[in-house]
Amino acid sequence: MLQVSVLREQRERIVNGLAKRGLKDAAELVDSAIALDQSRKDTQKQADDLKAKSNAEAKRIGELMKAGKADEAATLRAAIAGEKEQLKTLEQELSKLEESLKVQLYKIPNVPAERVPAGAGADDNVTVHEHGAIPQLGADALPHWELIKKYDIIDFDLGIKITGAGFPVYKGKGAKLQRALINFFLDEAEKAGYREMLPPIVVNEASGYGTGQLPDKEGQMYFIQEDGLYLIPTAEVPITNLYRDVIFTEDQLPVKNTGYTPCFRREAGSWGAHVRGLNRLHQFDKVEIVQVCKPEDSYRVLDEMCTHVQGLLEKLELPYRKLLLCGGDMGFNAAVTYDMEVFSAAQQRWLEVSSVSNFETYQANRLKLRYKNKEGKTQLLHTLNGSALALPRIVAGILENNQTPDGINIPKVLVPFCGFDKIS
RNA sequence: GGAGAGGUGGGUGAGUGGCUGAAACCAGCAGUUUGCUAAACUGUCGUACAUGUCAAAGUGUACCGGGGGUUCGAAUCCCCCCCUCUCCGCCA
Repeated sequence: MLQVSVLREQRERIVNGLAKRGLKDAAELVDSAIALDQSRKDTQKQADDLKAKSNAEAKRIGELMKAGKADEAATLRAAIAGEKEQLKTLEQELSKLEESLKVQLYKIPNVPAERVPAGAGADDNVTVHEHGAIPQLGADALPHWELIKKYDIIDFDLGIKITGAGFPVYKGKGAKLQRALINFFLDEAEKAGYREMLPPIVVNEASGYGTGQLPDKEGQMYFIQEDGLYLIPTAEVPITNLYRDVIFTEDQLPVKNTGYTPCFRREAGSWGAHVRGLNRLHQFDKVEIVQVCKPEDSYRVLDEMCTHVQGLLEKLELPYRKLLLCGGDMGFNAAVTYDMEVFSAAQQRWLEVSSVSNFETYQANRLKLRYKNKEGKTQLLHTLNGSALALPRIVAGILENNQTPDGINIPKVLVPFCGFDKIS
């Protein structure tokens, strides 16, 4: 969430920025938070003053008692009898205001960065880079959901049997391809200086709030009622929350982590013809990269992360394009997002395989993730993350784009990881 | 799951109702000393909100796992929850 102090000091910039998301009531949202904060401050001042007064009186009573002036103490005690009630009222009012302010702040999405174009949805995203030639397939080319049956490498029906729709079973070379991709991605990330982490894939409520999945998106996460835990929708959640309530020193930065986890998404109500096969799943595998850095470095880091992701796609010889998302298509928490999309030749569609975002201080504020700068001041850090990469659509791209009459060619870089160069 | 013990500042650890935002020690930081290192000595050393300021200093409030309660006053007493450790049970 945004800091109220920033709302107060940069109201114009924020309201104008939020307009790029197509938020119609941006000004009202911001002003109402500012107003609540002002009431909060006023009430806190009253409460603090009253507490200061009663602290002094309590101290005085103690001194009188010690001096043996019990009757004077009793007189004073009687004189301040009403204060407690008054204080209680003030404190209740204060916590109500704090709660309302928090709820209000939760409603305000991150402010799009300077470079983000205004826009309502996917049509307004800007293609900033394209790489690789679109493969020309014959008329008999199959979409991946046919190919996986033909070669018996991924089985949706078995998944339905043991779990449900959207939970495929990877078989034989299909399973091995998953493992190869995970290892390839992790090795590449490590070469780029990321430290590998293997976090839990269920998290508590506090972590959900830390990275901004909660409140609001609880419907997207699987929830384990009995223990109050959520299955992670992305490794971003556990890996970023590692640094909740942490104050770094400057020499510990930047933090560069990577991690492989399965990801779980309920995707309630988002099914249809365009999400057949591997295009959308309830459980999928992903390698994530996460960085925590100083504010002045975050845009250089964002470029670095994009370059890393693009390098992976180039090594896999997949044609892709890089999109700068417009305000209306960005996630709630992001200040900038670049999406990488692979062209899936049999579907004749671009598939999103990575999303690289700079959250600036939006997550750090909730996480209380800060560092002590050279002047000894504690200030919020910037967090960034990106998929590097999400597997299913990569698999879809590889299968579709590399199909030949006598099998599917495995990209050269993966062969050492797979142990085979063709699925036939 | 059952029984017991315990959760205090970066760490160790004192503190059972007022003089404790918190002793002492260690680590850290700054300085003195020093050919360098080490040692010694001196000082400093939590976070948040508010107030104040060009900035700061200063001042007020809150925080001793979390939440509630008792009291004029709570780290200290009471209740609930969470977590850690030990033993037993179960188990990859």
